[in-house]
Formats: sequence, structure tokens, C-alpha cells
Amino acid sequence: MSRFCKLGFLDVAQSFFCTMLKFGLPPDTYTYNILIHGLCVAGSMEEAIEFANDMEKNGLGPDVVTFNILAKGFHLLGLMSGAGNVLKNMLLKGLHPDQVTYTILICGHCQAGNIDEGLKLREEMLSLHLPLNCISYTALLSSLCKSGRVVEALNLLYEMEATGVRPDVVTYSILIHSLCKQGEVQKAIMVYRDMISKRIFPNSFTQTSILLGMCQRRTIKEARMYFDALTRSNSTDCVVWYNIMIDQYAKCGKIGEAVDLYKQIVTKGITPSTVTFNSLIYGFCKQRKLDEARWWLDAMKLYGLIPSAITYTILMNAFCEERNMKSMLALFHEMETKAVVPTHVTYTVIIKGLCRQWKLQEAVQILNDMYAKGLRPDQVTYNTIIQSFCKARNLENAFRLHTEMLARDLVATPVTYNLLINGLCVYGELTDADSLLISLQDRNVNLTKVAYTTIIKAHCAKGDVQRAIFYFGQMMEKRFEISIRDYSAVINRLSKRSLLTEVKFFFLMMLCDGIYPDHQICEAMLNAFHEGGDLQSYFQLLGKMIKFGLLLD
DNA sequence: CTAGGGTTAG
Repeated sequence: MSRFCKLGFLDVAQSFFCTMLKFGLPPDTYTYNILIHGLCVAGSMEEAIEFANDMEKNGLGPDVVTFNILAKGFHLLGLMSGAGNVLKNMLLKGLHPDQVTYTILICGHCQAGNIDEGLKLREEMLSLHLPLNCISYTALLSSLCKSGRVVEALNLLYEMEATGVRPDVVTYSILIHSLCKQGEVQKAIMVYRDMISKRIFPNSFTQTSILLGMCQRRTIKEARMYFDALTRSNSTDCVVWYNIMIDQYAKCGKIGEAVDLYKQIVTKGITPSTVTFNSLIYGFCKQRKLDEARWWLDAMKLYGLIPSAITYTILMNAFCEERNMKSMLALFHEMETKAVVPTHVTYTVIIKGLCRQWKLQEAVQILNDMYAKGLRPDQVTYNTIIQSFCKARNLENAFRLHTEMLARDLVATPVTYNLLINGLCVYGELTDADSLLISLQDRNVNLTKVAYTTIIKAHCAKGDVQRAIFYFGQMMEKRFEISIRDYSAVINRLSKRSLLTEVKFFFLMMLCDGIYPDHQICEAMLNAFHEGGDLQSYFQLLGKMIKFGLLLD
């Protein structure tokens, strides 16, 4: 019966079960649990609960495992309130939830994005003297990592060590992976060494994380060396390693290398996956070889692989970039006929295409359709339309969309604010841009350097140098890395307006900052000094240029 | 029979 359940033949399992009853063979709790598990996995919660109730009629109480199975069933359906009720029912029946029960609940809440609820359950376990085991810890740690809270994840690792819970290869692999993803390859290597010193040996998951880390921080050549070592020493090659390498080559434009690796996959008899093809298709799109990209989409079908929503979206985006709406929409319709369900990214690409044609109302219509289809637009979706409304000088609608995204519980990104500030600077009132930036600062909203450079440029162009200097100071205070491009943007604009004192001020600041001028920035200043009749400064600068070796022509 | 992990798109 267990086998029937696993194979998905639930009806067979059920009739088998009824036959047992008929022949007076009372099923035991174990048998019930197998059937209930099968039903839960298939999403038939109502039937599963019916069988659980039925157990009592046969004089069998559901046990902790039964309840755990039910809790997991609710969790799989995303019904965490149902899972919480299971816990309450257990307590009513006088059963004690165990580590598995709590781990299921922790996973459920964390995957629903409610990590703090998961952490609360950890507290609850500790207060019940139910110690967390390696799996419960790892579940929490994994969710913390996924949402970027790696420091807290590391603290959990220390807590495990302090309480004598031995982390295993899964725990370490997750940590190494997310440290690499954050670019902290050095720390990842430390954790890796720690793992080895405890005689826990890396498996293919750990090695995948290391390979990703090499791609992140090292050169592609070093990553390739590690990859070659991996594939040399492992008899069973992991297709994910090839996928990562192919993706790296595709992203940096080395599509020839990517195809070579694909050929290696085939000659070694490894089965490529959808991801393999997606990355290859991305690589051809990036080289603007859309015919070839399309050819690979058809080629994957020969392996019995069905192009996914991601496959189609990659190609659709490429057509969108080429401003070929017709081919983009043709692909979208092909998805429909092949019953490939578009994601929110697919619709975002369509919205981008519509925006490029200035069909902004249609873009907003698609946005609304997404909600009707049960898809959640994200920040990129909104940013795309907001940018176009700004460009169309329709700031009212741009801000309306910003309000809408907040009302939909989306946290606006720094990009959102850069777009709005730029919109106000270029197409609206500069004073409104000032108030927006100030109010964002007051509310401690996360901003990037671009917000500052945008408003600084605007004030320079309008000649309000005092304000430009004020924001420049703030930008430095916030410890943003200021580049020569940022100085150039200011100095060029001030030069154009012949604000010579201010030009000299920023130039001196730049030199103090340890940034060397380039030829272009000096030319702009020379022109300004010349036209403004400030010959002293003109010759002083010429002298500096000779010193810096910028007067070679 | 119940709990945790990797790669791709805007």
C-alpha cells in the first residue's frame, strides 16, 4: 500500500485499505498513517482528515505522526492557520507535539515569509524543554540565509555548537552557499575549513556552493579550474555544475565556451536540464543572435524537455530589447497554446514592451490583470511603469503607482525613489524633489548614491550650488564611494554655467579625496577658466595637467 | 509514515 501511495495510485491504496477492513483485518496506526500521508501529498486534505477521524472509530487514536502528517499537508497547501489548528487539536487529545511538529510549523511560517514567527516557535520549544535538533536549526538557518540575514544564521550555528547540537553537511552547505552569494567568499572558506576540521565531508551540494562562490568573486578562469577539478575527480558528474559554468560564460558573452561545455555534457552522456538550455538561450540573446536562441529552444524539445516560463521569458525579453513586439507577443501566444503558465516576470517584460511604445494605459491594464490572475507584481514591475510615467511627464500617475505599491505591501526599492526623484528633478519642481529626499531621509528609507547624484546634478544645472554642496556633503557623510564620474558630473555642469569659484572648490575636494583628474574633466575646466577670463587659474591648471601627465597630445 | 540544502529570466 505504501508503494501504491508513493506511485500516486491513491485510489488503489484506498480500495486495498477497504479490502483489509472487509476481511476483518483491522489496520493499525502505521497503515492509517501511510494512507493519510498519501492523501496529504496529493492535496486531498478533507479525505485525509476523514481517515484520521475514522481511526478513532476503529479504536485507534491518531498519534503524533498522524498529526504531523496533517500539519505538513496544510503547510503544503499554504494554509498555516490549519497547521496551527492541528497543533491545538494535538494538545486537546493530550498528545505532545515533538521536534518534527515544530519543525514543520517553523518551515511553514518561514516559507510564507514570516521568519520571526518561526523564531518565536524556537522560543516556545526552548520553554517547553523541547530542544531543537540539527534539522530544526537548519530549517531556521536556511530561511534566515534566504532573506539575507546571514549574521543571525551564523549566530544560530554558534548556538548549535554551544548547546551540543552537531551541525551536519546540510547546515554547512547552506551557510557556505549564502556567504558566497553575499560575496563573503573568505568567510565561506572559513566555514568550509571548520566543517572539514569536524570531519564532515563536502558533498555535491557543498561543492556547488563553492563553485558559485568562485564565480562570484574570482575570475571565471579560476572557477573553471575548480570546475575541471570537480568533474575530473567525480565519477558522476553533476549537471548543476555544468549549468553554473555555462551560465557564467553566457553572461560574460563567451557563448562559444558555453556551447563547448554543452557538447561535453552530451559526449559524457549526462542529461542536460531545462536550466542548461535557458542559460544557452540567454547567452545567444545577449549576443543578439535571436535566430540561434530560437533554434536552441526548439532543440531542447528533442531531449523531451519542455521550455519553461523562464525559457520563454528570456527570449521574449530579447525581442523586447530589439523592439520587436510582434515576435515577443507571438512567443507569448505560443506559451498559451503550449499551456506554459507565464510568471510575473513574463508580464513585466510585456509591460516593458508596452511602455516602450508609450502604451502606458495598456501597461497599467496588464498590471491589474496580473492581480486578477492571482500573480503578484513586484517592485521591478512597478518601477518599469513608474519610469515611463516619469518620462511621459505624468508625475501624478507615477506617484499614484508608488502609493499603490505601498498599499499592496511592497517595499519600494532605492530604484523606485531614484526614478521619482529624477522625475521631479527633470520634469517637475526641484523643490518637490528636495522635500521628497528630505522626508525619505527622515524616515530612514534605504537610499543609494544615485538619489544624491541625481539631485546634485539638478541643482548644479539650475545654478543652486549651495544646495549641491549641501547634498554632496551628505553623500560623503553617508560613506558612499564617490567616483571621478560623480565629480565630473558636478564640475562639468558648473563649468558650463561659468561658476568658477565653485568649480575650483569641487576640484580641490576631489584632489583631497585622492582622486586623480582625467583629461576630459580638465578640458571642461580649462574652457571655463578661459571663457571666464581667469587666466591665473587657467595656467595653474595647465601646470597641474603637465604634472599629472594629461597634456600628452 | 512526519521535519532542513544547489543552478536560469525582467
